[in-house]
Amino acid sequence: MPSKKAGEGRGVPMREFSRSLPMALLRAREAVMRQFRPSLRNHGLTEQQWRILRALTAVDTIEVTELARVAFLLGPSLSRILRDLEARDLIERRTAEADLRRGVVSISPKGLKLIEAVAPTSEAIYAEITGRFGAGKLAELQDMLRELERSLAEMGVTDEVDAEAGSNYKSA
Amino acid sequence: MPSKKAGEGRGVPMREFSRSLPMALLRAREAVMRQFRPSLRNHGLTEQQWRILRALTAVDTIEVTELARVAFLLGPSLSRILRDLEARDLIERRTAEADLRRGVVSISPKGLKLIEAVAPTSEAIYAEITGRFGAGKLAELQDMLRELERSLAEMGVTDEVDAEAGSNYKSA
DNA sequence: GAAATATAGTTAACATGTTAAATGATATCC
DNA sequence: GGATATCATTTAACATGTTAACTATATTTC
Repeated sequence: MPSKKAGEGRGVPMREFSRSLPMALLRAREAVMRQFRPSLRNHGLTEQQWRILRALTAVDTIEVTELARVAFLLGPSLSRILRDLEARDLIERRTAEADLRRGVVSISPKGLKLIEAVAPTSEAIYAEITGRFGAGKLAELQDMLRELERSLAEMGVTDEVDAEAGSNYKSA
Repeated sequence: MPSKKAGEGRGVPMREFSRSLPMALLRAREAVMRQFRPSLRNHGLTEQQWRILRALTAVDTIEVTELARVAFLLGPSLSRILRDLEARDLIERRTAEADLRRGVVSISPKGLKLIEAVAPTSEAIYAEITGRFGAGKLAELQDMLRELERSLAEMGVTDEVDAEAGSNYKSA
């Protein structure tokens, strides 16, 4: 038995590419988002802008750092998007009185109107997805995803140092 | 009982933000990739470059369109990345004789050496993840993700037309 | 078999992801 | 109480995501 499903060709011992967990998660997420993107686009919103406005709808005001956490965006992305949303009058910002470093953000009336315009379609799509996949299975999937996250939270990142032989890759 | 868990504040009827499926998938995927990124980075590779080299390792040669499909990248992204990988001599390309439109790509000896250098760490991380989460649960999760994808494949995209009131968002 | 159509790939333009560095403000240390 | 470290946010630089437009080749149609 020379080949025991040992993985990819060329003798590199490795899982089959198609079975990788990151790929599976990426594909699943893309399948879901593909349903939402056209509607968001018709309202002039990207997925991330929508995430931010959604998060703002749930609160009165929120600090930038906390907003980054709940909308799951990195600081630099959030910083740019807030600049654009503010220019479109969809959000309002001020600085905290007690700590001038902190920015405080809230959704504007116009932003709220936009959310209200998008929400029905968005909810309808979500309902359709739930119906097709099954509400029970959906809840089960969400549980497993949370559990996966929890499992990896304490894992701590490996960080060995090395580099490409010849190291002719772009600066840094 | 004035509020029956009706969702976010401000009277917009909507799921809680934190329960959205796209967010759950994004968070889970990020938790996984956070484990791999430092190692890839130490070898001068981004996640997408790694995906491409991985896919190339499994075949002798492959056409660009098919590579886009298996590496799950859009054409423009793939086009740019192939340009860079070729400049770094990690891949080789030629055009198909029968159809001059088609490009044919393969991994170079240097690219293969790089894969061999990264694979051990990568496999070790994957094994650690499997161990922590549980091999059985991991397989079950992958099944559910595939099933979700399948459920949505036939859904066909809603595409109502509308726009932001005042439409002062960036051109297009 | 030349015009119309379709296909494969790239380029363009803009938004976001990602890491590092800069900026400004606050807290801490002696 | 002033140097120093820490913190919140932004800016910089480069890679990728995303849609549209473009180029070159192939195919189809009449």
